[in-house]
Amino acid sequence: MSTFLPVDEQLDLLQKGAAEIIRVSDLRERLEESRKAGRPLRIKAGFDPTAPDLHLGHTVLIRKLRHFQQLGHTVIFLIGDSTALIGDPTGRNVTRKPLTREQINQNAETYKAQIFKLLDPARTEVRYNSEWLDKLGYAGLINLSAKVTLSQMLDRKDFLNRFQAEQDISLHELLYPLAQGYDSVMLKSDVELGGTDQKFNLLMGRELQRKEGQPEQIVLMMPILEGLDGVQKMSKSLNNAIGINEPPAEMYGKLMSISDELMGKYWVFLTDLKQSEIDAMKADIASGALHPMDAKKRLAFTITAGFHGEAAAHTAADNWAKMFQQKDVSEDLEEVAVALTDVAGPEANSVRLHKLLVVLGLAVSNSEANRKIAERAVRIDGDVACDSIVMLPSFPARIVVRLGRRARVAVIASR
RNA sequence: GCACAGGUGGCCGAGCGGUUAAUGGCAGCAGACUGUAAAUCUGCCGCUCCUUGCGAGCUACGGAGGUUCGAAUCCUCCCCUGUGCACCA
Repeated sequence: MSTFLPVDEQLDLLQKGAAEIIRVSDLRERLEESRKAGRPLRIKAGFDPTAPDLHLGHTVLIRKLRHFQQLGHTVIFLIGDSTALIGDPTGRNVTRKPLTREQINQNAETYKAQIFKLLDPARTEVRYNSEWLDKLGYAGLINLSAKVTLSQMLDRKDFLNRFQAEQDISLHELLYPLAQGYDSVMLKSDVELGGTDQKFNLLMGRELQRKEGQPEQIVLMMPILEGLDGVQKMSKSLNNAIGINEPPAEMYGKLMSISDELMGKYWVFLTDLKQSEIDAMKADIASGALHPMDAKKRLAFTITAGFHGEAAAHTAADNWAKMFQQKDVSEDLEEVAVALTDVAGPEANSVRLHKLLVVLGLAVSNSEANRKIAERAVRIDGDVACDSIVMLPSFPARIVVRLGRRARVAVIASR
């Protein structure tokens, strides 16, 4: 009597949102074997410990891992501490600078702390590829690289492009796919997950496993999630990312700022809703039965609650509604204690607003603050400020300063 | 090492002796509009100061010098990047 769900039900969940599976028929077969033998599949996903802060884009893949986990399979969270020394050449056409060992270790720890917000630690095997790669040695490396030819390597588009454009390809970069493939051999993985940009590396695992006489892993690729702009991939450096450690209000607000079109994708990739439920919701929006904004609120709430709990998500939602829909000010704005001497104006009870904006973190420089005041973008206690000198009625003063979508409470003590 | 082409504001990219804090595009910020948005339109988009004026000062075009009344723009040296050559020749 197997503890695993029927294969069709498993496939239903596993295929949701997947960009490509090589191959679905193999996956079905493997799941059937697993169910028959009562053996959980080994699901591998590798991560470069290069980005210490995970954002929602990373969670697309992690959620898929979770799906496997929920179905009873074993997730292997592989930290590429050795491959990080190479720097994956995927994506940008430049050689990446390697990290130091200390940075890698530190990043790996932060990584683990973050993934367990989504994954069940008890059913996750955390491994480091230094475990076998560091032992490989010169002879092992020669042996490994003998298994693949240069023209196979040049099948990979970004290598080929660089080669044809007569740009540098350092030899060590060619080792990256090999190392990743070798990881699969050592882990005897049944399935490897990755982004679509990882296709070549993922397939290398199959290649090497076949040469080792192992069953080839199934490759499941997830799409690359677009960031808040809806165009470019979500990335911290492009400033269009939502970090999973961001405070609830921030997370909720950012989610509410995405386009309607993007909302559909976020539902698919960032929530556990079934595809059929998402389709039903889309139909309701199209027919007018459901307002897109309500759908978006639900999305923002669901995701925020997933990381911060329902109570925090409710608070974030209430404050957001106050702030943007009723143009009011939310109750628990961040309060900042301000020393009068830092913002003192010409008279005893006056304050220079541009300096205050900088102290509150609403503007980066005095010049910018001044411009914003001139643009009539600054509100004090709800009224547009048109003068850079603000008179305070009494001390200690408590004023709500707002610039655009951000607001703070300034608490200015006397003297 | 030699030759050629380059290094301009967060990025791309004009300017090649003087109204140049530096055209334009992207990104960013704000305002209007909306359903919070997106799209669109408008404004802003080096820093500091206050008397907030179409104000004053400072800093900026790889680095250091120089020429000049005046340089991102010309000269010298240096640093860096890209490409070619450096075997057949």
